Amino acid sequence: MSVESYRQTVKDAKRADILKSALKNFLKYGYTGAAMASIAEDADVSTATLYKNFASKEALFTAVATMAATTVQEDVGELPMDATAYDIFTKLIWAFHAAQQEHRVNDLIRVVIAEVPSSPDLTREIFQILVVGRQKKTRAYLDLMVERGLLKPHDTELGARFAMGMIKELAVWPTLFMPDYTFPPDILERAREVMDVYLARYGA
Amino acid sequence: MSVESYRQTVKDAKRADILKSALKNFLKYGYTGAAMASIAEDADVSTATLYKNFASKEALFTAVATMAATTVQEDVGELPMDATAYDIFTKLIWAFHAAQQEHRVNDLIRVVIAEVPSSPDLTREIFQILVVGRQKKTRAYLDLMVERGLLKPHDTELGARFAMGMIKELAVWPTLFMPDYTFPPDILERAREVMDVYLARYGA
Amino acid sequence: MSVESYRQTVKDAKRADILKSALKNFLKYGYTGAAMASIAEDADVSTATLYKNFASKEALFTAVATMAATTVQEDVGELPMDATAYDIFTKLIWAFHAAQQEHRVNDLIRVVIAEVPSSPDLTREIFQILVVGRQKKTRAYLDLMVERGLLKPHDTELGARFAMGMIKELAVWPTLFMPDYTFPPDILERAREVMDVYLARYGA
Amino acid sequence: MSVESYRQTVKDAKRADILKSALKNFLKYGYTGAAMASIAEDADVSTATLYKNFASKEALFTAVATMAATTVQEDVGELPMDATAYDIFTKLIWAFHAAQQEHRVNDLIRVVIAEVPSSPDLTREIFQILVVGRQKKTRAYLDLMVERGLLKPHDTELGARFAMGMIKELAVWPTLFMPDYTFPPDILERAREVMDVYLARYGA
DNA sequence: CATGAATGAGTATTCATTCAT
DNA sequence: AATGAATGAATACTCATTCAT
Repeated sequence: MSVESYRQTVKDAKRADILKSALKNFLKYGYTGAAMASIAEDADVSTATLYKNFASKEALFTAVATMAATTVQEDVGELPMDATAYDIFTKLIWAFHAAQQEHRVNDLIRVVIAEVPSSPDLTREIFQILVVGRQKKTRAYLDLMVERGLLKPHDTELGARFAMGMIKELAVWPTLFMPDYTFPPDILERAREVMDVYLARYGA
Repeated sequence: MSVESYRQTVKDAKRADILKSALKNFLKYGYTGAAMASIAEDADVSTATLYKNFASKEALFTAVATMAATTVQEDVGELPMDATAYDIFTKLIWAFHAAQQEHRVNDLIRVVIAEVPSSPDLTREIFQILVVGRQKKTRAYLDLMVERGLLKPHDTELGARFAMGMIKELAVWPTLFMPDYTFPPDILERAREVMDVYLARYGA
Repeated sequence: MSVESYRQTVKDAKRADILKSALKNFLKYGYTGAAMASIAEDADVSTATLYKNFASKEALFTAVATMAATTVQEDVGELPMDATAYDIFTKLIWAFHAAQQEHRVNDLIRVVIAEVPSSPDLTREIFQILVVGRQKKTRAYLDLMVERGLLKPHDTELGARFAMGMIKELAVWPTLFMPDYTFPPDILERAREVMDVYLARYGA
Repeated sequence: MSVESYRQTVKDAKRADILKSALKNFLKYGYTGAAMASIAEDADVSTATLYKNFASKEALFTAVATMAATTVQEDVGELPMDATAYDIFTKLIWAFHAAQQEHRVNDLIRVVIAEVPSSPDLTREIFQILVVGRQKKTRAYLDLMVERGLLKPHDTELGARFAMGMIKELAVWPTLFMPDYTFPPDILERAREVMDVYLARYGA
């Protein structure tokens, strides 16, 4: 029993190493660019062992992508509700943005998008986790703000998408094309303008 | 003269065939996945002829993307300026969107994004053509509207990005993950809401 | 242990096969003309295996040249120092010359020279191994002879080049142009004359 | 008649242009490296015309090499005979060397040598023109010097080869491997040492 | 007669995957 | 159970040569 469980532990650890190494490689080089040999080497296993754990490159990628998408939780944390709409909005927006930066969600999105033609089901799933999930979270905050009278009643689902759309345009879209894109110095001002746009229409 | 013009005609036709075949292949298999040999075969030319026309795979891809982007731009055509802001906005938005759908620009964008890790320069260039170019055009319309008193003076560059950002959220982002994504029946209403948001802030 | 050593043995043998096949192909077709596929086939390995052993064609060629040069060096062996200058000189010259003939170094030199316009760095390296290395060895012998009083003190570096130059004129230069060149019957006499020339100037 | 002769003239001029362009390309890129298309372009003719004039790349190279070897005449000029052996020798050596430098004989030699395995007859011929011819010329001078009592009677054929061998070692051999090789500042001193070596043995 | 376009056969190199040990 | 070595099939790209106009 003990020997078995030890073996299991080792095996699990190896699997985790492989997944980690695979994520790193996929992010860095893209799906096609990442070489199985490199992934194996980075995980300190032989290619044979790699293939014992994951039947093919595609299987490995699926495992990596779902794991990563699930792991990447926006640690937006709790937001205080005793402030003005401005304050709340700012925090909301920047929390999302920070999470995105920190966890390299854009890089992952890029790789996943790339695989759309070959694995539509996978990407649909990732889309749910990564995009729709975040929308729901944003909407919940908007609803709360409506409840508190900070925003007037409106279609918060659509509103959440508009807000996210504008933010993505500033903070996600360019990085999707240029991984080393650095934000212009006036990014904060521009983000504030997003709120003004939003509040002009939906502010209480 | 006759010989020359004949040759030119044949050459142009061949070039068009190649571009068409290349677009098809890139969309189907992605940049890396598409083989120059397949592209050549589909266009009924030898690989050598392919290379006479386009110096490299990258050049070919750039040409394909440029062509697509240019076609999109052209299709938008001229917009009448004798209407209300609402009307103009609607046309602007839908013109871009329709062109985008028709020419499968989103699919192409996907392919471009996929290549970011391996060819940053290429994607940067395409980004300029496909994204920045469109932004400029939108901005020009907004400027015109400001001039005509339909919008109040504001930062139209940022405004153009906000408008595009919201539209992208509705019409581009989902198709990026799900190529067979079909618009919900209320998409038009939602697009109209985009205008309301915009006009609430920037309307005259 | 057994497994490892077995693998090592097999690997070494394969490497030797590849080098042999590569030498053969390079000599027969020249650097550019020799195809990696042919080299692999002649060595009974796949091209992939070939590339596992040698990172590139250039690396393979360098290895071949180094091997040939090294073998030549080794073959010269140790020379007795208890004889007259004449004797020593004769041995020195003929040892080099014989080794050169046996290992087809001249043919290899031809191949190297042919690649000068396209890969100057490669040829520069080979020049170091094949020409400069041999010069140094010759010079070391001359120094020893000076030490033993068989030659009077002089610039042995230049001396080595003079001696080699004269020998090359007789034994290398013609074979460079005519691979099937056979030495005239009086070649030995002529080589002896080289020594006389040398000793007339530098003899003790 | 006039029309015909005009045509002939044009044709001859074209042929000359091609040969010139071919020489340039062969020298710069080597035999394999020189592309027929480039040669044609440099000569301002179409590839088809190129092939009308020379049946194949090999035929073109043969024509180029023989022409070049013949053209490259060492314009040693006439040497005064009223000087010391030293003076004469210096002039002789440097005249050859200068011609070599000026006409890029080394570059040609390199290309020709490269083709030895594929066209032994051609290279044998070139060897006669380029190497043996020069030897004979040198020997003639040595004979003259013997006649004038500047050198003691000896085998001047062998002597010429020795002298040339030492000079080649200094001035030809390195440039054969390194086309951008520049002579060390003490090259003249070293060349003078060649004479000392020669005169130590053969001086009157 | 001259041309520009076209090509088939070839090049070095890479990589996901398998297998003998 | 784990490995290092092996590979077949594929890829972008080139070039001497030919042919329709």
